[in-house]
Amino acid sequence: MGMRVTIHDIARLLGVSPSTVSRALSGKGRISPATREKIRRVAEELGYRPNALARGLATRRTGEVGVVIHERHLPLDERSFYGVILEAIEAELAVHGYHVLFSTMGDQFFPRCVEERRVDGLIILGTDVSEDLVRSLAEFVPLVLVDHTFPGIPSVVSDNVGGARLATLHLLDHGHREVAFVAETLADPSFRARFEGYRLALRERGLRVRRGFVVEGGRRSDSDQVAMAKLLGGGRLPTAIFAANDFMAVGAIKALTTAGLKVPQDVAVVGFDDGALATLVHPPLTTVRVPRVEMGRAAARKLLALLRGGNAHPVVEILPTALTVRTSCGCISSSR
Amino acid sequence: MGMRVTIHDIARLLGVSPSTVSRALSGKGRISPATREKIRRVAEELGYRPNALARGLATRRTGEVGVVIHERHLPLDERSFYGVILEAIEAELAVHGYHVLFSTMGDQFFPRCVEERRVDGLIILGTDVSEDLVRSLAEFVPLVLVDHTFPGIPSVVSDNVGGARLATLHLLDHGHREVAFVAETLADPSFRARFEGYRLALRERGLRVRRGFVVEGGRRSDSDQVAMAKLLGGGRLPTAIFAANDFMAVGAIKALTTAGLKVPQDVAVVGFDDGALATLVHPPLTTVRVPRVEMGRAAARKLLALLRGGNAHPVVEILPTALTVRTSCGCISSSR
DNA sequence: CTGTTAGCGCATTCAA
DNA sequence: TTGAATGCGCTAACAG
Repeated sequence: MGMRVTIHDIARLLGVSPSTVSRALSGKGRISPATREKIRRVAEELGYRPNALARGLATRRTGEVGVVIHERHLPLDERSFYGVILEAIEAELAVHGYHVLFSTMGDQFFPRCVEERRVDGLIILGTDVSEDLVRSLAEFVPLVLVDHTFPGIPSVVSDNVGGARLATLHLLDHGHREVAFVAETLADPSFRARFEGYRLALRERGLRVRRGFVVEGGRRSDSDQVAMAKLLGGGRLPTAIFAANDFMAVGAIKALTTAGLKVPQDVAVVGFDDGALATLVHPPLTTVRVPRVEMGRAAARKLLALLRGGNAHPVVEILPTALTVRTSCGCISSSR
Repeated sequence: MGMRVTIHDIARLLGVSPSTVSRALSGKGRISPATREKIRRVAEELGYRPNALARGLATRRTGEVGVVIHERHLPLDERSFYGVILEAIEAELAVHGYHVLFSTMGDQFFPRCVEERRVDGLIILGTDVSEDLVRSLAEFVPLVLVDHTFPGIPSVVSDNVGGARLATLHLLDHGHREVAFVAETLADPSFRARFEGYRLALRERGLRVRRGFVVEGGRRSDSDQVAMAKLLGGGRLPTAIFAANDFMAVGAIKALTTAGLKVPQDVAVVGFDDGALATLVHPPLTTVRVPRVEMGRAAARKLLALLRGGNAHPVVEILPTALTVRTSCGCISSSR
């Protein structure tokens, strides 16, 4: 339909003033129940919808929240960690009447959303955001980081160190002494934290990190195979592999299988993330569960609190991780 | 920064009128090059950004496009087909200055984006949208469907029938005579089309569809295993499986492997989608490539054309699919 | 409780 | 070419 009905139309039709209609519909301000109901009924019949732009211009709030994913975490494909979080954020915000303005962070296009006042707040997923940019944006709007932190900036993360420690301890306590660590890159803060958990676990059991057992595949689509080539091409084969994420774990299983080795009999494998991949492969992956839905919801709630003028306590919210034991670690069928 | 600079500030500073500033900055209307440059320089120095709401209210265009994914295609996890398309849409729209308002279609929340005039146009991903809703929304704003069609509604799809036909012919022409079809559900139009391609191929080679060789796992997270349980529990084992998507193909490989069967030696497997999953598993999956990035880009471009007042020709854009041969079909190592 | 008035920030007539 | 006036549709402060 071309012309939309406005509060003026309703006002004229009922012989009241536009501001009365505004009060009746927005619920703000005093108004007699009788006229309110009368107005609401007519608005309903006419299919009235407030113009979001006009309302936003007057109230200085748009009802939209920017959600940003850095391009390094793209593509949003079968390997993506953030799709689920994005979805959880959208679901939670929608409940409270907010819309999601989705953006990737490759270009300078995205800060403009804030400068042009398109959004009331911002949620940024992933690392690789410059601290300067975050702090300058935070001056304009409430902002929450997910899976990343900067001092004093509200954020939601998962316990990467703790989860990695648990996973590694699980392998160690089932008799493994030669546990390799495989990641795309240690330059990523999350993977770095997972390495730290691995290191801590070894240390607790009186072991040290062996250089040849820590391999990186680099930031590339075949990172898993590059890393495994290094590991399999090296001198000694580990009895177990702890991968920094499920993608690398699945790649490890594939490489081992291709090399004629059996998982978990010859080499045990444990991953990290517990996404859909984990149950798609054979053998089903033992992995550390990262509460992605909870992270998204927590981030949305934290931002909502900020938008309401409240505080974000705690500033940094650390969600727990836990080990999901399946069969790739070998402890179920046979412990060593 | 609390208070933002407006065109009034710039006008006052330069002793010109706000409307002159508006002309200089928006590029619309006549203005002398000298004053334009002067104004632009000052605007630049002051870090001026137009208020998107005010501009939108005046021009009746928001610069935002709604992108909707139906909840049935969620979660946006490792199994998701649409994340990549969403991303491609965002990238293409960003180039042309448009932002993406992301929404899922579960509730009635999403049509409000249109009614409240938050978006200039709409892109809807996936099936399971009621034709009534689509048509009523299309009265308000330009609209493009992706992976789905309704008569007369602009849309972008891929050649599901052709791809499925190719995949099935590939198996048949390598000697297979007992080819099963495995899908989540034939209620889905895309899967239905893929089944149609399968049927056509069989027919071309003088074969008929055998009931026991067509299995559905249902809409559930373990759909792959349910379907494979039916197939493996049935009387006769096929020599090849054509799965309606990579998820089911990977599930088939897993189930076959678990049952002690070798892929492709005992049973060949071909999938559909050619997403990241295809190369993550062992053996690497032969599958039909669906040009998801191209689909997203095409949808964005089609909508942009509509927003510019042009036409969408063709109304239905069918992007080609192609068979990506890897090793799960068995034709590389050994043809029968 | 309700109507009047005055913006929100920008674009776009129409005069000058 | 530029300025003044008006409107986009809604909210909010102030009277009545």
